[in-house]
Amino acid sequence: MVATRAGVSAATVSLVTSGKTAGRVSKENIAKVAAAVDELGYVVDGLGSSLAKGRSNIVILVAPDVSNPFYAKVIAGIRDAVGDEYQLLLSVTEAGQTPEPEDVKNLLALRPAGLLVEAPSARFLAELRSTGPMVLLDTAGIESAAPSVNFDVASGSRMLADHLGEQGHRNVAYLDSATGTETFRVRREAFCRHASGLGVDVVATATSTIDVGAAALAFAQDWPEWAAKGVTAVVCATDTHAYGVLQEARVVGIRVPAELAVTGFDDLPYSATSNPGLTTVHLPAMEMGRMAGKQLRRLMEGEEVAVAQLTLNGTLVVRGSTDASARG
Amino acid sequence: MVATRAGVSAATVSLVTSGKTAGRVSKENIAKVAAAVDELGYVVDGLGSSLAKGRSNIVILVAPDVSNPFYAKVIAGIRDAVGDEYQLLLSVTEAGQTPEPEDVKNLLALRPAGLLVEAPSARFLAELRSTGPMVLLDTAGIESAAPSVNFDVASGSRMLADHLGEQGHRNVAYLDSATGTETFRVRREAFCRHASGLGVDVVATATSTIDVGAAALAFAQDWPEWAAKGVTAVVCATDTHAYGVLQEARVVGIRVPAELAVTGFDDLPYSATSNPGLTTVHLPAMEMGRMAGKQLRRLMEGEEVAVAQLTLNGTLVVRGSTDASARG
DNA sequence: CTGAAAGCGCTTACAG
DNA sequence: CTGAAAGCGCTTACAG
Repeated sequence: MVATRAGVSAATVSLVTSGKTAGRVSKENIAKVAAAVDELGYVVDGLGSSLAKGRSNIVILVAPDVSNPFYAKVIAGIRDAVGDEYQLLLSVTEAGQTPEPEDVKNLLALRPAGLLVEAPSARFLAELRSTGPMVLLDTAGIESAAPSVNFDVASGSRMLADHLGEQGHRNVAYLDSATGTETFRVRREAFCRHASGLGVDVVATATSTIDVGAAALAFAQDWPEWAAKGVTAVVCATDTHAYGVLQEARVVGIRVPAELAVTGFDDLPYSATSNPGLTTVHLPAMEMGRMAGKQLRRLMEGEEVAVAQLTLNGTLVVRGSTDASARG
Repeated sequence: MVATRAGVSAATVSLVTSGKTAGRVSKENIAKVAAAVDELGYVVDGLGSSLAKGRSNIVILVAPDVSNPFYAKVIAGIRDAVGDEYQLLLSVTEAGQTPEPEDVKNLLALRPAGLLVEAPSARFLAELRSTGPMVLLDTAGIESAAPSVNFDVASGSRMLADHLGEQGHRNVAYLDSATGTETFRVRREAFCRHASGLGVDVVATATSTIDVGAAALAFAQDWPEWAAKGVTAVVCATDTHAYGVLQEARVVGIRVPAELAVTGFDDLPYSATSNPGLTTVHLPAMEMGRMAGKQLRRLMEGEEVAVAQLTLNGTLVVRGSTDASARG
């Protein structure tokens, strides 16, 4: 330990660097150590420190697909809540994949102070022998004993169905996400069930990956059939899908919302400024990150969480893409 | 060490788990250890292991803004090249911020096997006392002794200028990025210099953050003035800016490319499917990640890199947004 | 208030 | 081929 030379003692340095000097180290020594640390540009070695303490100060977020503006907000919320005594690091799985147990096994060897897992698969939860503080995000439709923070996407879907029903739609199409994530299954099923109770029928379904181009293509292929079935609205699993529909509609000359209403889900930034603006379910991403971070923090500090399963509600944001007054 | 009990020895286990059994451990013992490891679900503790070896097996990528489809590709390339004996982890700075020395200081305490830094600031490079393998990505305009992989964005800008000149444009506007990243300065300056040599003048400039809505707004505000100056093309610092222009043009009823040509930079996935398709400079993101990963790998294995400064060329992709045949 | 000592979980020469 | 031993850089009771 380099700083030892410059100062006086050995263990004392540790006390100083970890800020545990309260009534244990003289002012003189604190000053000496501080000076030495400065001169030598010393930084506590995380490895040795962590090994001695039994765990590191890193918090790992395992996320499926960071290249989504949605996650950027979640991450911002997490960082906010976790604080800087922990080091937040991301482990990104292959694009579109949900995290698998193998991915986490190696991560666990790092002895993280805490683990945050976004959109885990059912298999993941079954196999993972959790070792330490962990909170799950976005586990829609999967039950688990681990603390989690979720969106109530089902209620969002119902609000969408209500809105469409009020606007007079009777036959709608559903453009689903091709990734098998649970949240999308829940979104669709909740919508279909609630809608049918209102006399709004989902008469056709298509799927595409979460990509504007792919969604546009899927819509282009199915639109003739949908039109023949009297479809007047397309409900999309995500805003991204909706952008594809909006784009293709413009190309083909379908007027939105006059001929066709379009809805999204997520409320990405672009949805407020697109033309027309997109009616969608706003999901409080940053808030989700913040809550997950808070829960984890509590766990890392050895406390219990008051409520293990947290649910955040979405809100319906009505914009131009479903404006009934524009309809013939 | 738990596995000891189940097997026979202590150090032997280490030999087995690290695969250094070549002529050093009997087959019987290898089998015994393997069995014990299986039964106990043992995983080598990364902390102890790293401390003993002097460094960890984690590779940290410090990136400014992961919520950009562009980075997803870079990351995929890196993962590809770095291989799975290393653990790739991301450290994300606040949105739009370039990495600062403080961010990395804490990261360094983790004793990473290697460090990848995307779009570092000049201050960053000046202050960082590099401790170990490191390669820089996207350092456009900044000189540094550290190995780096860059795009030759200047040549991309020149190709754009050539293209616009050939199409007969004489007065163009430039929509720049508000973030002060070097690459944007280089893009703009290279464009302006080369264009003026061709008789193409940049008669107006605006800036906005890298956001479709913000870009649309900036364009909306300045368009009347630009139109008055006879602007027939808008050159955007990124594809995202161009999307904003495309969107606003549609709202206001400006025909692209008939009345106004629009160009981007980066070639994000959406640019191929937008309407009209966006003329832009394709930057090989995945390739950049792959090269950076390879360079770092060499460094981590104690070898020298053959060439320290690597540069990748962009290519001009001409699409509908600059189709001169549509002009009056 | 302070230092000597043990120990965190591994790996790596080093004898046998 | 195999085990005992030292050591990686820290932290934390424990005597003084």
